Amino acid sequence: MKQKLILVDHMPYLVNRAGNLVIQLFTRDLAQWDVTVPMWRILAVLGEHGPQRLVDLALLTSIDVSTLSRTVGTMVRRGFILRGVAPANRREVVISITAQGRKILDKALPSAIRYEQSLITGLPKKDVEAAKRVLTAMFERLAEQVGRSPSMMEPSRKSTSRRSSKPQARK
Amino acid sequence: MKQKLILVDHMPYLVNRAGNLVIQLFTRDLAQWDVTVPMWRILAVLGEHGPQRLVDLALLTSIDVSTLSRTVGTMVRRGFILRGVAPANRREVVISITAQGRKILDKALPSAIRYEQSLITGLPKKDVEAAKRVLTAMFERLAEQVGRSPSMMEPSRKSTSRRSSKPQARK
DNA sequence: ACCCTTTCCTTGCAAATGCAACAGTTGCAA
DNA sequence: TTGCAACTGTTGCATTTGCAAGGAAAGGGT
Repeated sequence: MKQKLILVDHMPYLVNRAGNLVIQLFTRDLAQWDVTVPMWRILAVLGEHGPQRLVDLALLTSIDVSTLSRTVGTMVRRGFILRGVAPANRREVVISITAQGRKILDKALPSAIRYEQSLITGLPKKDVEAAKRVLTAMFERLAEQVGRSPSMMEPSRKSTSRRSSKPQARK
Repeated sequence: MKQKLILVDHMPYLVNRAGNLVIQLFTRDLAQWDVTVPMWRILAVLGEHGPQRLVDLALLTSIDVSTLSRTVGTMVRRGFILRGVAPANRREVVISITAQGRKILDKALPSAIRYEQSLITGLPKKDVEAAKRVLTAMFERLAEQVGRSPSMMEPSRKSTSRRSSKPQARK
C-alpha cells in the first residue's frame, strides 16, 4: 500500500518553515537597533545569566561556537560586550556585557516582547503553552541525538577513522 | 522598571532553534537516500499535488524561487523530475516527477514518517495538535507580513515602490 | 499594432553557517 | 616529570540561501 504524507501536517516541515520565517522577520525587526539575531541572543543571555564562557554561551543561545566566536568579535569591536581571559584557566574566554551593550539590550527588549506578542495574540493560551512544551521537548530530544554522527565523541575511542555520514548530496 | 525576558520561554527562540535542529537531523536522515531536504520537499509536493509551476512549488514548499530553480536543475540532471515548458505560456516551467523520482519518494517517505514519529512520540496528542495549530497560525501570520518589504507574493496588490528595510547590520 | 506593466524563471553575488583543522592549555596517569 | 588525552577558542573553507538584477514572454489598455 502506498503511504501518503501531507506536507502541511508534517511536523518537521511545520517547525522548520515557521522557524525560518520567525527569524527572518525578527531580523528585520532588530535591524532598527542595528543588531542581528545572534547578537540579540547573546545580549539576552548575558543579561539573564551574567558573564559566560564561549562554550556555555553556545549552549545557551544555540549558536555554533565558531559562529559565536566571530559574532563576539564584532560585538567587542562595537563595544557591546567584553572578551576577557579567565584568570584560573587561560584558555577560557569570558564574555560579559558592557554598559553600552546593556543599553542596547534594554532598547531591543521591548521590541522582542512585542514581536512575540504579535506571533501569539489571538491564539488560545492553552495552545501556545502546549506549543512551547512540544517545541522544547523536541529540541531536547534532538539535541541529545545531534552528537551521534557528526564527530562522535563516545567514551574512550578517539580519533579513529571517523565515518563520514555527511549530509552531502552531490550536485 | 526593567523588563525581563527568559530566552527559553521566548517563542521566537523556541521555534527557531527547534526548526534548525529538526532540519539538521532530518538532513542526515535523508542523506541515506542521497537526497537533501529541499529535494525531499519537492518530491513530496509533486507526489501530493501533481505537476507544478516553479512559483507554486515555491509556495507549497516554502523554498525561495531562486534556490528552487537551482535545486530543480540538479534534480533534473539526476532524473528525479522533469522540467518542461507550458505549451500555453512559454515562460512557465512545469515540474513533474519521474518514475525514478517516485521511486525515491516512496523509499524516503517511510523514513520521513518515522522521523516525525521520533519527534512526537511520548508527547500528549493534544499538545502536538495544538503545536501544529500554533505553528501554522504563526506561519500564516508571518507570511502575510513578509511580503511587506522584500518581494511580496500576494496575488492582489502589485509592486509599488518596495522600500528596502534590509536586515543588514554592519560588521 | 504598440507600449508599458506584470509575471516567471535564471543567474550573479554576498552574507550566513556549520564542520574540520589547528593551536594553545589543562588535567591526569604512569 | 613527562606524555597523552581532553577542552577551549579561532580560523579556513565549502555550502547554503536569500535578495537583486536581468531577460524573455504575456497581458492590457489605448
